Amino acid sequence: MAEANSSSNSKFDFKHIESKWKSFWEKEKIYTADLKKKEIYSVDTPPPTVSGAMHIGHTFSYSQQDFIARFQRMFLEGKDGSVFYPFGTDDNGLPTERLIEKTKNLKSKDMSREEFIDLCLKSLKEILPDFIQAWKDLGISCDYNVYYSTIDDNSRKISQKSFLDLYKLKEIYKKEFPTIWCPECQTSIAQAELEDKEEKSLFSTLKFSCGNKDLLIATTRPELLGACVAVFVHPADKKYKNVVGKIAKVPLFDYEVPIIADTSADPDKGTGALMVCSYGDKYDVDAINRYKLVPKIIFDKSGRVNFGEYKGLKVKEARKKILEDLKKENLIVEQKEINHTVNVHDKCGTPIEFATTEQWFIKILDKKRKLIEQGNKIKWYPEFMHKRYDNWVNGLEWDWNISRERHFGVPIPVWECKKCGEVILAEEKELPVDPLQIKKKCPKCKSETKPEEKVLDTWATSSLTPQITSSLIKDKVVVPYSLRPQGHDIIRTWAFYTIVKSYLHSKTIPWKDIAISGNVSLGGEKMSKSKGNVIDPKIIMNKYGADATRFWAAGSKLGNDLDYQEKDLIAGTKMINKLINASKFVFMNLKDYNPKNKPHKLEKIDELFLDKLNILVKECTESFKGYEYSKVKLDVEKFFWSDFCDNYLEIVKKRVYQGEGNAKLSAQFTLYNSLLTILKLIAPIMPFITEEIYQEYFRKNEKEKSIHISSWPEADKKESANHIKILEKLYSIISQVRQEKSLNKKAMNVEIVLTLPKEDYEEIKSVLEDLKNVSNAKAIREGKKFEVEFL
RNA sequence: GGGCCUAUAAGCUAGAGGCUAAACUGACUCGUUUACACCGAGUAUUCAGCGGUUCGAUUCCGCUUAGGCCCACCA
Repeated sequence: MAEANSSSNSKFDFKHIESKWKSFWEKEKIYTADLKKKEIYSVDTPPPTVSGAMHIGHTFSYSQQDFIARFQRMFLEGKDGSVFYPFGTDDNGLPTERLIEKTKNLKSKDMSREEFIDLCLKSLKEILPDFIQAWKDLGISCDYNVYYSTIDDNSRKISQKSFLDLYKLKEIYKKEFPTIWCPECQTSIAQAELEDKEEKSLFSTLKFSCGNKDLLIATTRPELLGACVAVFVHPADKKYKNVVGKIAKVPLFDYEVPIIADTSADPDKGTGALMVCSYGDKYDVDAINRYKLVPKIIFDKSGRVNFGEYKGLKVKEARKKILEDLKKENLIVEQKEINHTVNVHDKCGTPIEFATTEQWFIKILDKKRKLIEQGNKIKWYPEFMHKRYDNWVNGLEWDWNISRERHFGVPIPVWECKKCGEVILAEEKELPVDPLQIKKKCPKCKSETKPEEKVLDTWATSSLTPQITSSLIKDKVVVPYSLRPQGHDIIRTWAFYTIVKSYLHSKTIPWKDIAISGNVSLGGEKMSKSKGNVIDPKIIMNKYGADATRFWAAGSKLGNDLDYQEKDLIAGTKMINKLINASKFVFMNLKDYNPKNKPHKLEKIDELFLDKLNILVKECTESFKGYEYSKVKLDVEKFFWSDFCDNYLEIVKKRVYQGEGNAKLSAQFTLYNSLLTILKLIAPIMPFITEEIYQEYFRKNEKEKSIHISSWPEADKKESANHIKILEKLYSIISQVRQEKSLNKKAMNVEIVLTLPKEDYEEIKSVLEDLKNVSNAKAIREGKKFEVEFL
């Protein structure tokens, strides 16, 4: 390494160094947890979706969690502790389904669920090594041998067992419920699959009647007139004061519905009165639920009207026909064209409907208070993220719908008796099971059963990541884990559901701490593929290497977004270079040094310097424990550059070049130990270069085979405020001298005679020789004021 | 519409109820040869606006403005 970088200006060959240590770490199993240890720091690693490649948000957040894992690994070393840091991928959702469909050029629905899952697992095997390589390249210190996919046999088994257990605990129920439905694809879809679309629409004001008076209601969905079950007005709306509680007649269809006062009606929208239909939108679903109204379902699952003269018409055809009929009957008062956004299915662009289907739910509404309590038991980093969780829980309105009418996913492991309706659960030894593949008879009436066709919501499985990773190590680590690192966009899903599951299964919190990472933005905007403002981390890694990339990721506080700028990577490369050169210098001067030889007494300045380093160690340890890696980065960078390189190295140069005996030994001792300490402090952030330097120079004297399993520096307790004052004074005088030289356009190594005011002179008396050395002063005198005399 | 976050130098970010408000990148000036020009020293520029609390606020509180994120709505 030293050769590669000396005299010539050739760049530091990070690629060579990175690949060398990557394979070393893997071979030596540096990241494997020793589960026999007493204290295990366990990480509930977020499983990325295998959807192509790592993106910059991953680079950012995984680096940040890795700083913590690496710190804990070193911190627990020698304290009878170890770090459990598994790795998984999330492959049971739509993105994976699409990826496989695309790469294999087929449709999941053309094959059985089992076949598709098999294909998926097979394809994963092909794609995975390359995909995971990006995490290894970044130096993410997971134990990649403790691996899971959320669609593999074991995960499916655990997910299905969770379902069965909760069903037996009566926490799961089945109910007919209107869910978001795509009439085109004929499946229920998740909220996450919705897209907004601007559409032109006719906003028609229709004549309802109440008694013998007209009651005007504006709507964009006249085709739902036949599904109207109530009229809402705002309780404070004077216009409608005397119709509340009465009955309204629906135009054209001539049936009656109640008029209800509800604060959700906006007096300023349309006419202030609105019709509640089954089902126009989510609002209707909610309204009908709250008032326990009886829904009138007028569309079938293919989106066609199912009754009367409109039977068979699709939504848009029915709308047209009904508007014509309304016009004929003179029931339209006003009509205007408006632009509004409608929810469409992102796959086909069809406006969604709501269809009532049988769905499975986990009861959560009855546990809101408990779930808030669970959230309070967890430490949130940063603290304000806790509020997002509370807000979400407090705002919950529905139980958790865990069933999806998708083909691909973890099957719901039940059958239902065709005759008596009995629900037959899979047996534990059958798991993982696809009910479609097995025929069962009803144990009660011996009739035929039909398998449940739906699959579980992906969150129903990924909310079990702690249990899944536990199972991989024979449950030697169980909830609560030490840490869940994740992004803030999925607090309401992944974090929330994991808390739910841990509570339901074991009445515990899933982890003691949760650390939330921010996003990477570009020019203040969130990066996204659709905007096209995406930075590919591969390019950064190629150009600057893993350490510089990680150093960049350490630049903003946990939970804060960071605006990406390429030049911020430069700081990391400079840091690497400086570390290399400083180490080179140190070891050039340690050729005749044996670490076993301790100086019988430290020189004053060495003692002062080590005191300051001691404070740094103390601060960094606290910072890391509190997930403030960015403070560590800042503090170490500053100390290393300014204290160590610019000042201390300059101060001891003469002593190590020309000194002898104890004075020299003291300097060598200090250089060796302070450099090693600095390397250890920054090792969690820059694992490659610190390992390189450790192996190159320190390994022969130090017992641990890798810096990453060497023990974290201990700070001793001594208070040394006075020492720090002397040191700071010395720095300030050095700086003043440099300033004088600079102002007078002299070289830094020009020889001077220095005069110091009495107080200053007295204060730094103990390190006068050092000041002479570093400022190249022939003499230092005591006088009235600060003065530099050039010779 | 609701919630949350942010506003500090040209840029990206630290920070603290009073001390000289900080690091890095960039700019400018000067220097350099026994670790480093991917260097060293120096210079310039700064707390979004308005109110309040306080002896004192850039820091705490409120409002305004701007930006971001999440959620809801879109009859």
